[in-house]
Amino acid sequence: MTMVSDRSLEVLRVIVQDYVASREPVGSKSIVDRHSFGVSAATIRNDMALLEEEDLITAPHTSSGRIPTDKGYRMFVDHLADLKPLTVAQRQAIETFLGESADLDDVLSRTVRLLSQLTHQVAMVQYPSLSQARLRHIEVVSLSPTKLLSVVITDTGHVDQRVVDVPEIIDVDFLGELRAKFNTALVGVGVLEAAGRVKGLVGLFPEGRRGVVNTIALALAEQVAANRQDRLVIAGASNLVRTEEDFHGSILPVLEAVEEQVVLLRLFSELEADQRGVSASIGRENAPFGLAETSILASGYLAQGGAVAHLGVLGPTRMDYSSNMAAVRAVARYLSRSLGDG
Amino acid sequence: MTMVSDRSLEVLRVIVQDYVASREPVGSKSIVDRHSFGVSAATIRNDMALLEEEDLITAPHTSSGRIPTDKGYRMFVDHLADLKPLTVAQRQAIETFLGESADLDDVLSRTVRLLSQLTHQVAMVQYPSLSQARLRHIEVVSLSPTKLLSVVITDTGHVDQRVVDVPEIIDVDFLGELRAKFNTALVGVGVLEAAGRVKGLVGLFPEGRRGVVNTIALALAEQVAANRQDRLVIAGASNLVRTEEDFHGSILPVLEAVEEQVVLLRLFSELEADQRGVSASIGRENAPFGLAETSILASGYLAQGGAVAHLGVLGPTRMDYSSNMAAVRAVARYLSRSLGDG
DNA sequence: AATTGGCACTCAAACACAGCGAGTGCCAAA
DNA sequence: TTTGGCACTCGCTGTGTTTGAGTGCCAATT
Repeated sequence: MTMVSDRSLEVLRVIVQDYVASREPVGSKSIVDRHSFGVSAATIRNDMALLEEEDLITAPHTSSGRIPTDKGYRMFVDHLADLKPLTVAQRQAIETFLGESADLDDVLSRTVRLLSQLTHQVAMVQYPSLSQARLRHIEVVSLSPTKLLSVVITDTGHVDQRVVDVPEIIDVDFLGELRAKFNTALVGVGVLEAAGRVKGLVGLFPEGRRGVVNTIALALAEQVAANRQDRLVIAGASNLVRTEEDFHGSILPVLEAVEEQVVLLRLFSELEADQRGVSASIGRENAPFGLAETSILASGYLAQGGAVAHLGVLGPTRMDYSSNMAAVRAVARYLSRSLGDG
Repeated sequence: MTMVSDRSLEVLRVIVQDYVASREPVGSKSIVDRHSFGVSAATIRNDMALLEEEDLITAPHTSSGRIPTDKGYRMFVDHLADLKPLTVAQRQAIETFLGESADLDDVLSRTVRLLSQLTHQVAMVQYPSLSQARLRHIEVVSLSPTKLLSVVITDTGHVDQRVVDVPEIIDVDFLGELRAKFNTALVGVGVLEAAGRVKGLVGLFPEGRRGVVNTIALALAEQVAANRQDRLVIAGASNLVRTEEDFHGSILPVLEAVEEQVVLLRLFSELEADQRGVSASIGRENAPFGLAETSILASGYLAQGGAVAHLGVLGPTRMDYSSNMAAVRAVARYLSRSLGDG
């Protein structure tokens, strides 16, 4: 087994770069043309033979240029790529998009659109975790004589609403009592803890009302426990169509997975960010998720209450890792700054 | 100009049906084979010549079978198609999906997924209009000393939340006063009216506090005015990929329009339901929206407070109108029943 | 007037085949 | 270790050729 020389790695770098830029297998000739290695094409060919032996590049057909393998992309991302700093225009776009504050839904939906525009890939932003959140306020409002709207607000800025059908008519005074007792008992309590306590509160109410209260408590418990973290906001699915040729088969399964969200959430949960704060999962590394031809770049961000969640992009293995990782990192940082309580 | 005979129209019907089923231009031979018209292929050819003269069908190439024109589809939808009743399995699916009540977001997202599964098309559900809604409750909660969360609840079950940064520290008592005065003045008022009144309320507060109150009032006014109706929930975009061959060019502009939502909202607003409760906009009728190769089937539904909104599906012009219109109508009815206050 | 069998004609799709050229692998010389 | 030279490979492209489903038209039939 031969050691892969420094120049060979440089060759790998330009192969990745050129192939990503042109979508065409890159040959020794075009390398010496476009880059100044100071050596001949034959020498480059020798290096390429080495790289092929190490399974870092491969030839689609016997006599054609080379393209990176998944392993080659991995090497590129881990050792060869430095994150391309964003352009001024891009920084401005970020400032503009995230500048005006608004409610959480709005911020996340702006963010995800921004990220998809910056990267030209499918962008995803995960809702901040509720598990570490504490209850800030509980509101119960009457919609009609037998319909209530219960609203739960957490200190992460999350609002969860739900309509509850109750079997008997509820008067305003009783609603006030309900609200007061629930709030007294639960405000400031962590959501997981609170979900457990809710049912115990039924005993605080007069015997005759327990049926109704129980209905409400059940709904409330469910609502408090409902972990919003298992939701993603997604934008830029049309970018998948734009990069269709990069998918050997069809983009159908990929689009389905994106719409399904479940797979992406699992992927997010398993990613570990590197020292640059961005993690990459490349090509066949995603095979267990049925996404063997796609790469995912992700980063974590901090929301209110110290809640941590993920955000990232998904696209074909043949993508511009340098730029996209930079964009993901920048957007994650801006989002943390705009949402966090620091 | 010759009158189009009854049999000719029958021929048009089977051409639409067979072409939708097989995606292949249908010829006179295959018609007499698959359907019992009791006449020869030559006779069918004569009928087809008539239909072609009326621009109801066309031949993709000089010597091939015929496919319906947009006008042909229109004729089919208006005069030839009877809505295929849903299968038992489909009815069960609807019951199951929409059975359990939950909050509005949840119901709409279930509905749109259901609709896309029933039709194998892109499904869209519009949020109920807020313009006719009245304010039910206003909540202002402190997130941190200088951050407030304001929550607006309407009688349509809508909850709008927003984070407001305030320039000075707000104490609990003042927050209570704020909440009380706003609620007294605005509960029960229509949202449009309320948005206008908010600013007038600043005068109710002591001179020194007006700066802060103004900040909050501004945010609140914006929030109340924010018409949620201009939002759609969408599902089944992957179905576009599945029907890719039906789009002459690429599905890219279609997917982009779907993601953009704006175009779809305009389309929804211009559709007029026929006596069956479902409206159809076919092929080139959508050209002004850049959707000349797609058809949209839509229906209205009733939400709480008499708010009316739309829901529907979008797909290639070559779609199964009978089944899809039936599905759209059924889902709209179920949704009305499950959301309405009847 | 409507229907029918017959027949020549059309044209897209499928197939076969040849020539081109970018790119490789290998080797002997520098 | 590098380099120029050279034979070789193979996907791509362009060019006929063939095939067959389907039409349009017409004269004969009901």
